[in-house]
Amino acid sequence: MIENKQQKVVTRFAPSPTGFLHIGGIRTALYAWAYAKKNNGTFILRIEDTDKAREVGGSIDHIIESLKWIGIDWSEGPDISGPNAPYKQSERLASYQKYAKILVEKGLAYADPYTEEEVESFRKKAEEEKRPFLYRDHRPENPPVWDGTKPLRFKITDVKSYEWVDEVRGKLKAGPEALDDFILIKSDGYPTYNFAHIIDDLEMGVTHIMRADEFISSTPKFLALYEALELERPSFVTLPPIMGADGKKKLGKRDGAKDFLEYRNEGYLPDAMINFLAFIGWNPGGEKEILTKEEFINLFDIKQIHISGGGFNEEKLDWINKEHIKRLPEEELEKNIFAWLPQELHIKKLIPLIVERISKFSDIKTMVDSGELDFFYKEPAYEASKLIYKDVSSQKIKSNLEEALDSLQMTEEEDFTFEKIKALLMDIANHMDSRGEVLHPIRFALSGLDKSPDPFILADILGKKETITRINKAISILSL
RNA sequence: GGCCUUAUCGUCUAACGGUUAGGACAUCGGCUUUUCAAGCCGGUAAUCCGGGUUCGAUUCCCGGUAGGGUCACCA
Repeated sequence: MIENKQQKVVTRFAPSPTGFLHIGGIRTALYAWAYAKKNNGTFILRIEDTDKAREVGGSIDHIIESLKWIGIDWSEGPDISGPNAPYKQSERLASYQKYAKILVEKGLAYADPYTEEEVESFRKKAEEEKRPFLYRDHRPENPPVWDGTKPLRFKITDVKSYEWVDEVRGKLKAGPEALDDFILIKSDGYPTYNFAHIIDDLEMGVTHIMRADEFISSTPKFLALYEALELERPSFVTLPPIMGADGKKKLGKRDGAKDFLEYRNEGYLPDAMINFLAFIGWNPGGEKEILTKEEFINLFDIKQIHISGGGFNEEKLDWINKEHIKRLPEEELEKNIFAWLPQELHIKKLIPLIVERISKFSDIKTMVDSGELDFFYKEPAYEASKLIYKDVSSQKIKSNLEEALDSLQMTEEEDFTFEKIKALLMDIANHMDSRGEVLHPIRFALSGLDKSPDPFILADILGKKETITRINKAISILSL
């Protein structure tokens, strides 16, 4: 038989339902997904729920929601089933039993007779002696028959060093200390990760295991298991760790990693998140930094995955997001703006303003920024010092505002338009030492914001009455 | 402590033995403008240290230092 067809790529993302996903998990999912997509392969979502004590209710839905939001899709998973169902490990116990029995029959697995306390005391002792803990140092000579009430351990028969090739890191090795009689099936009947993932990946035909680097040191155990079961091993693709904000420790939930869905709530675009995450741990080499989802998939290559850990800064994320917002087609932009804007702001005049402001000026970094325009229907609270422009005296600012006010007041309601307002105010401003000493206090009096649209458009949208009210308020504040 | 592993501007990175060590974010300066912002242009800024190998090392090797991972009936 001629094997002329390359094996179809199958990748998976296999989170455990212990809470929300943070960017570390999403990044892993993203790479596995992108690799499958790029190779017209299969991407599977599998839930590793073998630790019932740590399980957090609602996690699975939350995980699915997170993945769907960023735009990662799967063709097999717990929510849609598939040819290798079920996709929750807690429902695949029969498979683990089957392979466990094979190992028992081969004499490569045995029941652990110790109590948890006894094992714990072995561990303590090893720790005190500054030695790595190895259960096999205490391996029982005549273990009892495995009846399912005791943990089942894998028996390492050949204690040796291992060498293997990682698609990212190249040649890796580990000493015999990395090899131990680890638990295959816990006393509650559920398998451990170490055992379960190997069986599942086998049965699901996974070709590339993509995961973060914390699994490097347990890889020899996996290799020993592949050998014991006479399995062909899949490709290992080790992803670099993502460091926390301090750039030192690996990012984790304990130290501030936030729920990935928070980014959605903060107004980031899913494609911007893909772009951002793509570059944490991978780089295509060019100078292009803004990528669409399709460009990312196209460019993605295991060879360019980094080996050293990367950090991230949210300032850069803001910039990436801004660039993605700028590139949004106008109708998409409007749709997004509508979704983010409070009901009160669905004013005819305002939407085009924001669209223009985004496309022309782009000071809006997230869609939430565009929603922070509630001053249009709610009078802002401002402080006198913010009304001051540079070192101009508050007396002067006050008189400038009064002059502007007079001029605006004389304008007829129907003439109160952008062009007219601009002409009036610029006329006043041009007679001053600096235009800012007129324009700045007006802009601030109308918006109460350090950054805002220009004063003319603000006045236009607010209307004559509200504009007059707000300028009066500013003047009265300056009088105090 | 054992084992594994990593190391380029403040931050994220490019470089597959020969470059004035490139880019982005941030920062600083200038320009533009209708105040702020945004935009445009420009500047400052890096190969952890010590040995080798080589005509030549950011790049290859060894040691040191510093960081990360792991040593669970967690994944």
